[in-house]
Amino acid sequence: MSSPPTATDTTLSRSPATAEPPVHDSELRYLLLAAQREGARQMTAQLRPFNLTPAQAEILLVLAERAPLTLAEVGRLIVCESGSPSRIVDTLTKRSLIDREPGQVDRRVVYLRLTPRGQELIPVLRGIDTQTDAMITDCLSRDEQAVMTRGLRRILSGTPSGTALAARFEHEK
Amino acid sequence: MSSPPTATDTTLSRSPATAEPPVHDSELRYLLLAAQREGARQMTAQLRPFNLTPAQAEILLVLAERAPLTLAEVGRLIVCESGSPSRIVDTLTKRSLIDREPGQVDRRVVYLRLTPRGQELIPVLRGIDTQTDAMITDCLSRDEQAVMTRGLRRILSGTPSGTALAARFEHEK
DNA sequence: AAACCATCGATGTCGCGCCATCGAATCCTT
DNA sequence: AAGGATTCGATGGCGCGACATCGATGGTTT
Repeated sequence: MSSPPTATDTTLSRSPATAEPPVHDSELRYLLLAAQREGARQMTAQLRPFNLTPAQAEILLVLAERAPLTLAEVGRLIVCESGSPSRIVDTLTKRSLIDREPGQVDRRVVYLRLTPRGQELIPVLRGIDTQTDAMITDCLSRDEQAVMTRGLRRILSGTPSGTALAARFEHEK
Repeated sequence: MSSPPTATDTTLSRSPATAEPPVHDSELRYLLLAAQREGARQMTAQLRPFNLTPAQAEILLVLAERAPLTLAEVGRLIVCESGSPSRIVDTLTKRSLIDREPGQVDRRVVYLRLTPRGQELIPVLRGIDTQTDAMITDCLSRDEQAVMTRGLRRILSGTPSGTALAARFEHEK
């Protein structure tokens, strides 16, 4: 506690790992983790009555906005799952929320869309989404939200998840 | 959306869920998710040679800094796992990285500490931690980091994860 | 002291994220 | 046209996060 808060000695003067815990920028990383978890927890709770998980809801919402999509396309629009979300879609198909139709021209792919029953859920899911967002938007000023959004976009630019989100939110703003 | 960015109309004037996707504050939420995932991925990759996962590393690091801890105490200091991290600790014990010693006065608890082999890993783990932090700190200015940290702390205040992190980082800053 | 309640740690279940692998279909190159 | 590389979707494995339950221990109340 002897160093005054003159700061900006971030990258240098780091102790050689075997010594004292330095200044721990790690807090921010753990805060990101915690915030994500907390949001997921709340969303899980709200989705419970519908027997849906956040990941399932995300897929349903993506399908609601982007007409028919192949499995791989869904995978690319979604933050979850690096590979293809076969199994989640499988579950939703078994519950008659998603309809799958094998491709005719390219016989490898499967086209996915919501069933009427899936459609019915969408308004509710959007509501829950909004309500979970409120957890964030209620606590942060507009400026703070802007700073965070810009910063996170910068961090994620180039990564798969980054491109997924860019594609997903590009046409609204 | 005809409203100018005078803002503060966050909670009201939201369309009735059945209509168009509003403005989607959701992006920030998904950005948080994506950032967390991306960080975890990178950390996983770095930890692979040591056959450790991020969650396991977090526990080892907590034990390295806070002498002997009971299982419940570890659970309270950690972002992972709402309950007690019995199984993760179990794995680490089987690998002789953690030593468990049943409590004498309170015979319910178990005191955990690192074994010499566990101690050896700590410098490496701290290095990987720092390196993962760099992913964030290299992309964000000092100010941005401060804004994000403050904002996230505010969001998490009151939640279990929030208290966990507060306890964990309080004595350094 | 006895009855209750809280805490601790273990264990089972479920869904998911990630990795690796596989067969099938398609695309590209020669 | 034939060969090889790529893409797509399915599947198995592993570890983890969340929830629920359980027996054991400890604390509190009456």
